[in-house]
Amino acid sequence: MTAQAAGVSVAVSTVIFALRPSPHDGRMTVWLPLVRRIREPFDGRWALPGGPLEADEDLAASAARTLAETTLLTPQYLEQLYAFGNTDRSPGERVVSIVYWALVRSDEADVAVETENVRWFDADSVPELAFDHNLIVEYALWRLRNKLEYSHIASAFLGDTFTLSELREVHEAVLQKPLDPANFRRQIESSGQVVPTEHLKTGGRHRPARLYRYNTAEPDPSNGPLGTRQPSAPKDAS
Amino acid sequence: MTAQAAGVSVAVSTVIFALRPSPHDGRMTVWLPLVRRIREPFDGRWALPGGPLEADEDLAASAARTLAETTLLTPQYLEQLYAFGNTDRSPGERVVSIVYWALVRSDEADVAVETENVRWFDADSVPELAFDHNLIVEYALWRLRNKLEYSHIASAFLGDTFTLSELREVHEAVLQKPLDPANFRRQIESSGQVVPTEHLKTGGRHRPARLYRYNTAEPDPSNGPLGTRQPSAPKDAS
DNA sequence: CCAAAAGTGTTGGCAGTACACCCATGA
DNA sequence: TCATGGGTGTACTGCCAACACTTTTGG
Repeated sequence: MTAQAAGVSVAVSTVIFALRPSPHDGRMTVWLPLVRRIREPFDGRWALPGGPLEADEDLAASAARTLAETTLLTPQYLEQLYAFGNTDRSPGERVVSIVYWALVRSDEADVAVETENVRWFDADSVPELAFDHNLIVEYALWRLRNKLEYSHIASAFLGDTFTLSELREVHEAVLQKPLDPANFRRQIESSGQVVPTEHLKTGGRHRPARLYRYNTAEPDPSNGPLGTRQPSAPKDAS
Repeated sequence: MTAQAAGVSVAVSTVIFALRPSPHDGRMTVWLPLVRRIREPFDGRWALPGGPLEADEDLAASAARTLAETTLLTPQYLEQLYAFGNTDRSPGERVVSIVYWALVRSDEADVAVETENVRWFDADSVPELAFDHNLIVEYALWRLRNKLEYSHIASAFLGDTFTLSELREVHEAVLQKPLDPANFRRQIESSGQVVPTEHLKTGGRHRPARLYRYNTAEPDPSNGPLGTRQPSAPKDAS
């Protein structure tokens, strides 16, 4: 007995976020890559990258794979967003989509490829997408902005070390509002999420800034018992 | 091309929470119903209620259906928890489980049926379950305790009207710690989540307590763009 | 009257905000 | 030297925990 639910197929899609300078004012904003559909339904429309789940592939691994296939990048952060499975979300077919959201480093995203069928869009002005993908993007953006305030994810947009100004720029770009540098500094420092290094960043026409690193000892309180353990790490004792 | 991912089947399971008095000290604690498996794998083990997803059934509808089948109750609250889909979570078969969690009224749960193959367990001392269901229960409990602090879900354990003491008892039972009645009152009242009624509850050997009702006007900020609206959930008649 | 829970008042600590101010560098 | 961002100090405000106190019922 296969217990295979008749007619229900499983797909995995991923909302991939990166920060890029806006073409207008040059300020950093949130962007995401979309792929153009090349068949029905919704032929020609933009959609989230993804595809059917392979039988021998974990959910997060599938998300990481399609992410790499579309952007040639590896995610700094990857987390499940939601499972969308309404009966009417795909015309003529029953598809349950397990959607992940990912963060990639902004400097890497700058050089990411764009082709005829892969393009980056400003997250706050995406076109009309295929399926229910507009709702999915909206929800992912909401989660990103929400989670930024109580988690450590901002560093996923940056490299190994960074100044507090760079970290603040990330917050400002995601939350779309300016933050007081003094208060931001104290907030981050007292949270224990970051740890100062010996090095400074020079080169600006101003006092050099201390470089910080992420505090790997400090636990991320965000996901509870599921932890932040990432793609293809299906192991968990206890 | 059917796009049917070969060998991947979809199931929906539900973690159902209710408050019941502890058999030891009589204090209210969190309980959940489990069903005994009657075939391999894990024959004889306790497991979460659930079953394969029907092709013409929305995810939340499937969760509500199995909930009704096992407890004869309708949920006051129902929300998706997570999709579990590791390749090794079910021996010999690839199953992706979309798991929901639900809250049912405590007074209804008191009279819920128990049979040979359906039994209620204290949520903090469940036995060793089938599949990865121990992890799922642990995660659902974490979400419940977490969400209680920034959402409106506590009232789902109660009837239409309730005293602030009753609401506080719910919080104390879920969070497993006593709360200051005075501060709890102000916190709840200032949140605008509840609204006082004209009626009082008499009968105790003490001053009567005002009955409150849930404020349906106030939005629940918990789920963002997805809202608390549950796809084709057979409730929410008010 | 007393016991017990309903409900109000008051205080102190702590976190977030606004903003003034000094420091170190490149040009 | 000046402009610019790095970094510190400080006062104000609002929320929350603690707890003393008053109110209203049943017995």
